[in-house]
This record gives sequence, structure tokens and C-alpha cells, in this order.
Amino acid sequence: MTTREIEKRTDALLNAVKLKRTGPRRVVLAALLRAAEPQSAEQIAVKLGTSAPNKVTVYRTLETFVNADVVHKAFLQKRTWYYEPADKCTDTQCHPHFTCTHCGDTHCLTEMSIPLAESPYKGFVVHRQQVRLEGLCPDCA
Amino acid sequence: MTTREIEKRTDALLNAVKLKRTGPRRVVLAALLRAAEPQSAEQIAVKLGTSAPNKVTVYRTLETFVNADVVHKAFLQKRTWYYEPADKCTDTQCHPHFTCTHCGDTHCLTEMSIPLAESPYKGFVVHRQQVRLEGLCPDCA
DNA sequence: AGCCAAATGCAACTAAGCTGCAAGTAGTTT
DNA sequence: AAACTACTTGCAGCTTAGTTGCATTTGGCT
Ligand SMILES: [Mn+2]
Ligand SMILES: [Mn+2]
Ligand SMILES: [Zn+2]
Ligand SMILES: [Zn+2]
Repeated sequence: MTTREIEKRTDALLNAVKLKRTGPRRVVLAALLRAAEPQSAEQIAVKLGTSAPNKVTVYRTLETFVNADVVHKAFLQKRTWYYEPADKCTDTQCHPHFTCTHCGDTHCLTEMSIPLAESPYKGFVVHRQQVRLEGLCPDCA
Repeated sequence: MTTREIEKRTDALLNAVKLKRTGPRRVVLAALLRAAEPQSAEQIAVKLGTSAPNKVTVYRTLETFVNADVVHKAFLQKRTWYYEPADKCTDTQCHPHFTCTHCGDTHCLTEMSIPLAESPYKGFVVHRQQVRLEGLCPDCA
């Protein structure tokens, strides 16, 4: 996507969920759309450099996006939260994330579809699932 | 398991992985064996009360157990680490954990087996997977 | 242009965990 | 049994990642 396309998509997404199109929201959402992998608040701030909003605003903005379901938290077995645009996820699951045990890199496996697990337990109703994969990436295999 | 059985199992596990059988290790591992669900360092300390080791020791002990593969970190959508004995996990995955979106409780689904995902991506070699389920528990459904 | 609820920035605070180092102890050796 | 010592523990202080309260600013509306 070009810079111009990202800007258009950012505004369209903010409009769609009826959030004010403020400076901080535009740049934070654009940073997520540009990234190939889930990003932490810290990573976003670093990438934005001098145009980064106050860090409290970054945290609050990301939380706002999650509540509006424009962005999801990706749980990567790390101590910090990572965020990504929600558009490559279905109602019942986000795409799996693969982390290489050798180089530590994480990759979105958006083409992969894993059927929703059926619980053999009486009474448990499963609505969503998250899958995390570990192994060796193409570079390290 | 009775208290006596827990004590025996604790010592047997520590011996098996060649870790010294110290007071802190015995009580922390016993607390995990007694629990039905993954526990945080804080939860363990609270349950142990006055016999809890120093909190730094609890952290270090849990990390030691993970390195020795006696204990695993559970894949939960929380900001703190949760730990559980590794004996109900296979080489390729831990059993899934189910979290109820209504009451917030987490349950170990040890009877559930999910086939290891096959990556459609060239070059990615999957060694392990972790699955987290969300929905309604029997009490809340 | 003026209004105002919503958004932002700043300072202070907190939860969860980590580091350095001195003191203690489990398991071994004599 | 006593001595040895590498591993383990406890304490003080530090760090990371995020939160809260509150005063100031601004986007969207009239
Ligand atoms: Mn992703
Ligand atoms: Mn479990
Ligand atoms: Zn790799
Ligand atoms: Zn419930």
C-alpha cells in the first residue's frame, strides 16, 4: 500500500467505527496498517519518531481501537501487548502467529485456517480460539 | 492426591531433573501440583501464606522449573505469567485452556486433543502449538 | 465563529518482575 | 561426623510496561 492509500484506509476505518479522526489516531493506526507483524506500543512510538504522540495517548489509542474492534491484541507469549489490524481475522479466531525458536521472529500466518476446536466437555460453549505456533522459520530451518 | 502423595511426587520430580530438594522448591512445586488451574507467582505466594519463600525466590524457582521442563508457562491472555505442572502436556502441545468470557474463570481441558496444525507455508517447520479457547463455561452458559 | 464532549499531555503512581550481592545450605568429599 | 563448595536464597534497590488524575486542547457540530 502507498502512503496515500494508507491514509485513506486509516480515515475510512475511523469513520466506519465512528471515532474522531485525530492526529494521534491517524498515525498510530497507519503504523499498524504499515506493519507486517503485530506491534507493541513501544515499537509504534519508535517508528513514529518525533511525530509520535505522548506514550499515554498511544496506550489509550490502542485500547480504544481494541474496544472498537478495529484492532486486536495478539498474544505472543511475551510480557507486553502486541496489536494488529483486525481485518485479517474471522469472528471465531485471529490467524495464528508463528514464532521461530531460533531467531525469535514472529510471522502472521494469515493464509492458514484451523477449524474451531470442538470441546468434548459437556457444557462448555466455545466462541473463539487463538493458536500460537513455534518452530523454525524458513531462514533458520 | 493426599498431602503425603504430593510430597512424594514433588521430591520424585525434583530428583528426576536433578534439582536440589530445597524448602522453597518443595513448597512451590507442591502448590502447583495441588492447583487445578495454572497459577501466578502471586497466587502461589498467597496460598503458601507465612511459609511462602521470598517473592524473588518464587520467581526464580518457577523459571528454574520451566528451564528443567517440569513446569510450563500457560498460554493465557493475561499480563502476568501463569504456571502449571508439565505432566499433562505432550511434546507438541500443552492441553488447551478455556476462559469463560462471562465469569472469567479458566479451566484446563486436559482431555481435549487438537491435531498439530500443518503449515501451508513453504519452509516453516512447526514443532509445538498452543491453543486458547474462549466462550461460556457450564455455569454461565 | 462558538460550543462542548471527547481527546490529549503531563506528572505521579503501580504491578510484575529483574539484578547485584552477601549469607546460607544441600549434597558431596574427606 | 566435619569440612567443603557450588548452588540457592533473601534483601534492597531497580526497571519495564502500563495506569490514573487532572488541567488543557480540539474535532465535529450548530
Ligand atoms: Mn497477525
Ligand atoms: Mn492447564
Ligand atoms: Zn528464525
Ligand atoms: Zn463462566
